[in-house]
Amino acid sequence: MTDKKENILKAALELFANEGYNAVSTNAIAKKAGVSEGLIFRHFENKKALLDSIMQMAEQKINIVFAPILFETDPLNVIHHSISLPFQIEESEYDFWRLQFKLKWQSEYYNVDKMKPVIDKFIWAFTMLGYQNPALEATFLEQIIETISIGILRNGKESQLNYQQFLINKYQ
Amino acid sequence: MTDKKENILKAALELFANEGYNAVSTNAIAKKAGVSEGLIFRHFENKKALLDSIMQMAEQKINIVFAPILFETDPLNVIHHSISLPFQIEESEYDFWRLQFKLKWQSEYYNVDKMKPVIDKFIWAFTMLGYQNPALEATFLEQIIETISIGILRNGKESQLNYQQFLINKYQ
Amino acid sequence: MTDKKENILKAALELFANEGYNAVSTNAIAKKAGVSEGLIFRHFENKKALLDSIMQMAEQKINIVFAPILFETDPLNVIHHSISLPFQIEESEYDFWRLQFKLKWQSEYYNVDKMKPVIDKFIWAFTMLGYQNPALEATFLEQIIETISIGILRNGKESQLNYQQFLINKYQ
Amino acid sequence: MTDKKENILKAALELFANEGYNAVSTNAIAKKAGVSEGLIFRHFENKKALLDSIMQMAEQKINIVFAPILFETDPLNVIHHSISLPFQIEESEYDFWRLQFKLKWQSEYYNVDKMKPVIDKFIWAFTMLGYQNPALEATFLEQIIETISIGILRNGKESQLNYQQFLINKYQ
DNA sequence: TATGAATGAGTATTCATTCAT
DNA sequence: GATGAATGAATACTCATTCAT
Repeated sequence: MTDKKENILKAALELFANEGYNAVSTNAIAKKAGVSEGLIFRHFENKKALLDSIMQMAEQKINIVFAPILFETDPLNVIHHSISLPFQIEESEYDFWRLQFKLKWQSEYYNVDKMKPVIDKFIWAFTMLGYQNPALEATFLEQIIETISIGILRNGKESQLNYQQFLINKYQ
Repeated sequence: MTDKKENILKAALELFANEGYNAVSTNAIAKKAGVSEGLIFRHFENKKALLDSIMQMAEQKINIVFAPILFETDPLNVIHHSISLPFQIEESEYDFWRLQFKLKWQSEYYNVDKMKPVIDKFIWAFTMLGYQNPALEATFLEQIIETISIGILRNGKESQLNYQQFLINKYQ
Repeated sequence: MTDKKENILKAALELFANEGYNAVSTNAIAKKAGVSEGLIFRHFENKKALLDSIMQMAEQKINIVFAPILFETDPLNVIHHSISLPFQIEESEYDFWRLQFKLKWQSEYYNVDKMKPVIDKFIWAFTMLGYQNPALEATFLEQIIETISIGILRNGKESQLNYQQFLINKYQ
Repeated sequence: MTDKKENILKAALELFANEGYNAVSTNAIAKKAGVSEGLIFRHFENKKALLDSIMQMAEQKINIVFAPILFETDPLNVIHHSISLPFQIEESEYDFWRLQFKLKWQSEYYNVDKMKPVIDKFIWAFTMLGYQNPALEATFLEQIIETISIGILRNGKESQLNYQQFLINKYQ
């Protein structure tokens, strides 16, 4: 991947994440990336394809982030580790995740199955730990994690910090 | 408020909620509302003011929805009632709430203080019930409610139904 | 039809006829018509539709021009009148016809059947006059008329003038 | 001439002939020719020069086609041979001739004098044969040939076949 | 000779907004 | 209050052309 193509992807990510896909012009992306507007369309078929390209990279990143949980063998660790996950997001990646959550509202990008393996792991963990309703507990936990993530992305890590221990205490 | 003005508001709400503010043209709103494009600008200074007008109606509606909780005197009822709240959303109002959640990502429309009275009530309830960390429990509950709401708006009420009892059982 | 819409049609006709559809920008049309570029697209769905609109007017004009021939009852007059037809084109309508002939090369606009009634009339005329092969004579005559027209549009009426009598003499 | 340069010329000819000069992008030419877009501009100064190059080849080809007529010594043969000419066009050269006729509408490429020697030969032939108005007969014949050519290029050879004998019979 | 990344001016089209009626 | 014609700036995208390699 050439330097300039990467510049375009970075600029687009930042702008899409903060202003929204439709609010960002290809002109703005080009300026931020320091390239000509035409170049965007030599690297990506159209504006939409640029977003798709970013989202594809996203899917990979999500897989990497959740991989350790899938390999975890201790049920309680699965849960604790999952709760800690949102707090490990580096600030440099906030844009990236912000875009994910924004686009969850666009049905096209909302894919329920993406989280299936993680939820299955949660069910397994709650079953192991003898919870009464593992399936519901699992989706509940997933939603909690999503909610914390949103909180962090909106108000910063500090705002949610003592929250982490609070949640871990809930699952003992 | 004239019929036509209301048509405009309804059309704009539906379109903004489903496609996003920037993706909707005033032309599209006019067509859906069955009025001329010019009329939109007689009733609202500009497109942005139309959105603001919708959001203002929103704030009122939110106040109405949460009012009963603020007047509730039994702590446990506060919590149980709050959990039930998302399930009482009428399908005809989904667009309305969808727009709220979408716009939460636009800093301009995200107002932390809007929920302050509710959270204070939660803190009071958890204190009454002798929970160890009422403040954190309160924001936790608020986030749970938000999460359920999102689930309902995205996947329908049925998808979250057995969830309601599950949560009420958690708070006894 | 508003003044400005007519201006657009006139400007487009002149430009399309002289420079070709693809060589003319909507910007150029707007400037020549003395309107904003946007107005073109309020009156015509797109550039292509503008051309179509012109071509539709053309079909009507062609019908009007050939109508007298269809009503002619004297076989020889049918032929003589037809030969004279191209010489009756007013100079103000040259653009119009130039465009017709240019677009004959675009299959989409080339419609064989358009001339069917005229050719049938020719066949009738040549049959009446006892020609050996009326069908071939008919298409031959049609092609001659087309060829004269092209000559006039390219080099002016004068260049083909003594040609008219020459051709009429051929059919006695 | 290298292979690739020839590929470019062939691709450009085919595309120009069928879609028109302005409707064809250098990108499209490059793709069809299987070369990089840049190479076009190594071989030709610009897009226009590429067309000119094709048209220059055209002039040569036209000279070759009409040469036998110029050397013909029998007046009647001049005419008969000329009428047969369009029917000898090979299908592989249709694009080539289509482009010629299309561009006749672009004044820049329409050169009256190109056909001068042929018309002079026609005048000579008709004079020899004792026709009353050799000059007019000559341009008439030229236009007939052009008309047949157009018919063949548009509707195929078969469509005009019985036409050939019909015309030859006219000139005895 | 040949490539392919890169550009900047240009293209058709859309958009929010204005205004005369 | 309401329309619909009209605008001008902006939009996504294309194009012929350049240039380093």
